[in-house]
Amino acid sequence: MSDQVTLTLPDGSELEVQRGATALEATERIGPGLARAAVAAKVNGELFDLSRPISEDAEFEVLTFDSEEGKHVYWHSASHVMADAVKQLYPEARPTIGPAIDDGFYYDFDVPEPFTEDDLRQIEQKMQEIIEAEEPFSCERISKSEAEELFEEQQNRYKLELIDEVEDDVVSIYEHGDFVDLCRGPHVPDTGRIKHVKLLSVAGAYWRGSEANRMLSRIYGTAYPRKQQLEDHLERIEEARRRDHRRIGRELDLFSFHEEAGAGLVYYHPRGAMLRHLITEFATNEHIRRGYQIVRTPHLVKSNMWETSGHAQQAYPMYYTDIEGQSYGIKPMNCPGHVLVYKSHTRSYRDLPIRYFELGTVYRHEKSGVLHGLLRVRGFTQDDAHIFCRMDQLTEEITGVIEFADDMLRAFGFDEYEVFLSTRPEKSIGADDVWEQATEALRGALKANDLTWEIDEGGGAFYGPKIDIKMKDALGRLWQGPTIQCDFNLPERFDMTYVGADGEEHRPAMVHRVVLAGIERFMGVFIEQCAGEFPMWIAPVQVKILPINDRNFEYAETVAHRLRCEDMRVEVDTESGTLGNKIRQAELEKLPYILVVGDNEEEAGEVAVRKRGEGDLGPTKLEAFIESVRPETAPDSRYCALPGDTS
RNA sequence: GCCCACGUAGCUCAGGGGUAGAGCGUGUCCUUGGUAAGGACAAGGUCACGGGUUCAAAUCCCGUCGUGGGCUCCA
Repeated sequence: MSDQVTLTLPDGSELEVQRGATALEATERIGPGLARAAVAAKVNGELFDLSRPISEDAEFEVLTFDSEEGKHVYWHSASHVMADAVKQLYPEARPTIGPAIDDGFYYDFDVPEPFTEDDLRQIEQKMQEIIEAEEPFSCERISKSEAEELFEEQQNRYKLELIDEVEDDVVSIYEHGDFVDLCRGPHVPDTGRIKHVKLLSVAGAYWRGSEANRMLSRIYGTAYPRKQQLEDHLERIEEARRRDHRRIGRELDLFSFHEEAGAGLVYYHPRGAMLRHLITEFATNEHIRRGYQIVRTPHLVKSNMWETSGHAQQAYPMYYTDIEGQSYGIKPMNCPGHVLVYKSHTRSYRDLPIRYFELGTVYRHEKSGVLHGLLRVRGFTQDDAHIFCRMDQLTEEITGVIEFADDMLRAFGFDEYEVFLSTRPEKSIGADDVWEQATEALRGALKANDLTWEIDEGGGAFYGPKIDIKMKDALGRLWQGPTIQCDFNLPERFDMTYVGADGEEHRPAMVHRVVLAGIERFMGVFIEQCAGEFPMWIAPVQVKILPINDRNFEYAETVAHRLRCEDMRVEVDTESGTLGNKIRQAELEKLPYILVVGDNEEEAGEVAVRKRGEGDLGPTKLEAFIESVRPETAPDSRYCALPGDTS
């Protein structure tokens, strides 16, 4: 056997190294700079510590912080350093799990007293000491029984539980300084590789995410090799704070919540209500153009209906009330109402598909802890529709909805979203083969639309599988947006039928779908998406007119009237004060256009245009201004065109 | 719902066992202004709500409501 092994690098070139050389030694052969930046290596696809020897020919890849995997190794190592610091400061703390996440890491501890934000600085400081000591990480593979002994000594039942679940007879442990942790690895060579650390927040988290388990204390943090990267990260957090829809909602006077009126219930102010009106008006029109029919159903429904639908049995979080001894429930969904409309006639196969649309306001008893601005509320309105169709129409109908959802999201400037196919959850109703059939129909439509998706195992609704499209908020958190749900259960439960060409009764398929989904949530994400700078076509106030002098008030009103005749949304500022201050206030409102009118403009029939983001554009004839902005006042026609629409 | 933190003027926040402060905003007056803050004066607070400790509570303790970050769940 040769004492050399051949490593194949990602660029295809080959490197001969001594058999048994470590990954770090191999990396040094490639370049000393790379060796300094390396955090771990990948050997034949397996993650390697840099200190681990290479014993055979292999594909060899060096991981640095610049790769996803490298970041994870780096952050995971940082979480070990944090756990070490915590144990030094709080010997009674029991580390549980501490993974890397998308932009940093966390570690959950079982501690007698939960951590507070004030503890973080001290832990950070201790981490700095550990980092400065440049303690090497070492890996050891030991038998499960040895590991059990080790963690029994440490009285850490969490680690024991984890060891118990490992299928191998051997587990790996990582050690740096006096800190030992059960860990799959790999890790950076030494603690000195972790350069700039910031602990960000503390939070409660259940052991293994289950309410039944003990609440642990979680610390979130992040770390970067270069100071600038950490500063950029903190700047992103700051930017997210600036874009937060709750903050913008207050600053732009869009909506409010009221302690005395109840949590999770939105009060729209004039501008917020206008924005909502514009969004729903647009959505309604787009539905009509796509062959949907508007229906409208009551908010209050006898509880029996929720038993028939299955909501009651699922302990769906509803509100109930009693009317003359009869129990009623406030609707948490619009579907049963649409079913009743369907059932009001005998339906023929020629009638299908039937697409019922409703801006349906629903109420759900969300747990208080999950409420979050407009993104998670208790009362909200959906652009809800139910499609009743024949089985042979199902895939085409779903395909149409996916196209519709894509068009609508793009019209509002959402170019990126994530698609999930959610399968049967534990708490669910219906036969297995029906679930399978429905899941296949959804999968087929995703393929037809050439989309890539992830499987969300067990994420379906209780009555059927679904396609979920999730949108990101300013903090990168995903929120349920458009969703398309197949349902063969409600038609069964409500005994829905249509008469087929054969003269026999058949069961229609049913598709639940929302496009904007919760209008409140959609507004919230949209506000964050555009940072409160609404595009001209949807801006609640499009133009603000600032008269320079009291003398110009009348002219300002004339201009406003002319713009209103063009269906533009206009305000006139009649406050006193300097022009500079009026402009500042108007700029803070993030309006698309500000028109300044003084004596010069009045005499010439002009307006001095100030455009958001561009500043002063100088005076122009009023009619010329109207012509120039007209194209902006309509939604982007690229996304509103129907198939075959050439206008 | 659970864990932690927070709740002081419309907003952002300081203060803190001896009965309240700033800036911005608001009102009035002066100023009539040319592209991101003109000036003066004034109003505005049961310090979230309820209980307790104390001679004395906005401040300490408990509970409730609300908010925030998470967990869990969902549009």
